[in-house]
Amino acid sequence: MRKAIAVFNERGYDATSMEDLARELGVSKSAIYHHVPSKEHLLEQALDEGLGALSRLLEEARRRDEPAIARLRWTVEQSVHVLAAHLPAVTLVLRVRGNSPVEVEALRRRRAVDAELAFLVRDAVAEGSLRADLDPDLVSRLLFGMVNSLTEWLHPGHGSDPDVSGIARAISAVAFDGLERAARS
Amino acid sequence: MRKAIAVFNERGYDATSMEDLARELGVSKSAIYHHVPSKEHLLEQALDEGLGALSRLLEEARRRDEPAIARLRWTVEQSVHVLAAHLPAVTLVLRVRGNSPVEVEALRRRRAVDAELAFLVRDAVAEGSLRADLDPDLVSRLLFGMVNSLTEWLHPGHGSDPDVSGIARAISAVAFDGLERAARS
DNA sequence: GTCTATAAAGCGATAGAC
DNA sequence: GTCTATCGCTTTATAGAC
Repeated sequence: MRKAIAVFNERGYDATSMEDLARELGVSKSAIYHHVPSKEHLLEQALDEGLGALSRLLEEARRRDEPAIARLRWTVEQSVHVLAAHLPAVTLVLRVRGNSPVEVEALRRRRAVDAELAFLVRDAVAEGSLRADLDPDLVSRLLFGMVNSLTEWLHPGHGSDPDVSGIARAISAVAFDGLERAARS
Repeated sequence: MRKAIAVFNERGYDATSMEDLARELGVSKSAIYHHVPSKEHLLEQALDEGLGALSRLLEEARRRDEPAIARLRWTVEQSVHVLAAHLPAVTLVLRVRGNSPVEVEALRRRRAVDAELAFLVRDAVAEGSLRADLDPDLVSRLLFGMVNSLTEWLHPGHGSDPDVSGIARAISAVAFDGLERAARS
């Protein structure tokens, strides 16, 4: 299962054949089908892990009793930790684009996650904590576009383990305080 | 050609068969092969358009005679315009992950682009225009991860044309000035 | 639980008529 | 310049021996 997600991410789900996967695992194709009913089932399980992790994060964010700006900051930073902890699965989630039933359902769940993130931003603007001269939906897309980009370049095991907390702090710093050299809190 | 890139982006290059493309164009499979030597050739041309546009942008950025911070700001905002102008092609560039010769070469060229963007950030930090407490390479990945994210949600023709200049300004505002409500220039 | 062998369908690409 | 028909190969998945 772990190997499957890894190979799907390396070469793409459609470009990976069960024979490729079997070779990678050092067994024959048929051996895989004894444990797994289909290739699509592997994809479904992987997507479920990634989407489940994201959903649980947002559920916890919703339950936090604090100002919207604090909830947003917390969610942004925790998103980085969730992405890092479930990197292969979430990477697959962000790359799904097909139109099989499994993929369509995954896209639906992902859109729901994105909608909740947009609400967090909207609330923070309404509260007066964020600059109001920018469209909240656009800000949400940019903010979590930045977070999601780490599936493109975060490669654990590549030498020493990456400093996930450092990345979370950097994203928070860039997004909320900006890059310009100036007096900040 | 235009239709091919669009369909590749919708369903993925590997998941799109020449028969799919033929159906979309309202002709038979063979008719396509009269104009195009192979499926991979379509991909190559599309990737070339996207990568060419990005390379030209960076070449122009390199020639600009101004402080590094201004060059970086200019490049970030112009990137948005280049992405919007060549959206299908650049989207395909950002999604390439296979290991055919065409795709490997595209990945090489993309890495070169990313390296140049990182240099722009590094120069701005060295110049003292950007906060120095963050790793320049990380900042570069976040900054252009935010820019590139617009291939995920910018869909022209979806009602009215999107306000590309507004998006460019918003990205610049978020990245350089930050989201916090405070006194800004 | 893993193997070899194979079925059934789909793939990229070609042949040759019109 | 487009068509029908088909080649050669790969795909997902199964059958049946061990």
